[in-house]
Amino acid sequence: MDKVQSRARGRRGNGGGGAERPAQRDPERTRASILAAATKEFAENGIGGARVDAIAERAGTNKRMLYHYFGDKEQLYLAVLEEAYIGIRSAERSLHLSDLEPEQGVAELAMFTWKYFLDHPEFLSLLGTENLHRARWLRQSTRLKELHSNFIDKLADLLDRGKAKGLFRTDINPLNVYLTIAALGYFYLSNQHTLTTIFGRDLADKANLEAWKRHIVHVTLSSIRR
Amino acid sequence: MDKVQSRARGRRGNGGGGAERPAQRDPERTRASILAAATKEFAENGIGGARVDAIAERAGTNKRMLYHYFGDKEQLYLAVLEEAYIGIRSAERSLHLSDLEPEQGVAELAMFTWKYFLDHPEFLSLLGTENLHRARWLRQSTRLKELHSNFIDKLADLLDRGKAKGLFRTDINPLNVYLTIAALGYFYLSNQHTLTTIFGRDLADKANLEAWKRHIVHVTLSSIRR
DNA sequence: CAAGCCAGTAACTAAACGGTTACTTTGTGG
DNA sequence: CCACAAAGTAACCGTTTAGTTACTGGCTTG
Repeated sequence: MDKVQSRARGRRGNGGGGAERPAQRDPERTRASILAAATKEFAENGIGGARVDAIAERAGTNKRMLYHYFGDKEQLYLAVLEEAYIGIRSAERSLHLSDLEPEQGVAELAMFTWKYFLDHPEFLSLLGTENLHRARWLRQSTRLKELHSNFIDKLADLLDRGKAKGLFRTDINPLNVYLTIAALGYFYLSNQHTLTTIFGRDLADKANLEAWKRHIVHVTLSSIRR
Repeated sequence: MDKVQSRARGRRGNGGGGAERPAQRDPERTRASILAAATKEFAENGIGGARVDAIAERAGTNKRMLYHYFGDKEQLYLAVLEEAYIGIRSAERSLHLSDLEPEQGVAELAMFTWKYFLDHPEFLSLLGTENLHRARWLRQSTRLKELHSNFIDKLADLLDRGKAKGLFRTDINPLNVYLTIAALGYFYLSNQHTLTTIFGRDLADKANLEAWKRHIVHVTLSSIRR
């Protein structure tokens, strides 16, 4: 029962550089760790298979806190989904397509998307889960409706520059180009387990992953070149 | 042990032409309707979200029968998965790639795959569910291991003919070509709900579906042509 | 420094769930 | 026509599940 007495610490005031104090009560940390745990649990098991108790345990906290911060299981799932989309959209912002030559820009976008999918398998799983349920929660989300991003517009500019230079076909549109890139990356990764089983070739092998990245760039570029 | 040999098939012997007997007891019919109901339920809700009671009700039978014919929920899911794979593999057999010119053959394969995916959304859902669980049940299945099909071999022949005629690049391989075709179809359809929500364009619209079919053929062919 | 609110815990509950038991009905072969 | 096996039903069972209640301990502020 002898809880350490000098917990003092103003939590966020530890800028000096000392060792981080565990901080027995830290709402932000608790909330964040619930969200992280829920992301894993929902990604691994889908919404129907995810267990509220499992999330609480993974977060190192209590089930009560989960309801305290997020209301119920569905709202928690929505928070997870929103955070996942915010993640990729903000990462996309680090791409500066307008600074690049048209072909190089398309190649960069393809490689960026591939790497993002590769590094964030939980994002792919959540997309799959959400689509299984016909975007039921995504449609509810007001936060995400605003997030559409001018991303497609930027891609359109890039493609227009390529068209003006006579490099690209004039009948291509940015949505199709993006869907092509996303499709090739998404399918390979999200379906790797059944494909590996059926075709007897380990798609997760490093050399195969690298080869598929080059394949995506090749396919995308050759489909838009004149 | 002493299985009676001449069970003397009742049941299907009503060929004479009389009105079809409702057949109060019909094991095959019951089994089939459970399988069909389970396919829907698993496709709509995933394995964790599917409810055994819901399957029994959809099948117009009793939960007991489900356990009678399939053992338990997981074995029923496996039976559903196996049937789904058998469906696409046997449909593939109706494609006679060896009779076609190389370019036409690739185009036919692409359009066939697209149409199959479009007509069998439950197959796509089951694939998604199975991959979420890292092909846990598919790997268990001994029946499906044999089903690999000489499909890839047939595609390889087609591509080789194209290479010999100087139509196709010599560095392409059949698995990549098939994955490209499948990826473009799968992603568009399985992710249509989130994509439609995010990009504000109805991907399920008939004109868009037709355009995407042409897009798949175009992308595939332009990526393999010399 | 005490009042009051907020973070956190554990034990509980009602309903839902997968699976089973005990039983009835129907068809078939001896 | 009787015996037996398979098809089918309904009520039930133990466990798991999402969600709650009642409580403790700690932080901030007037």
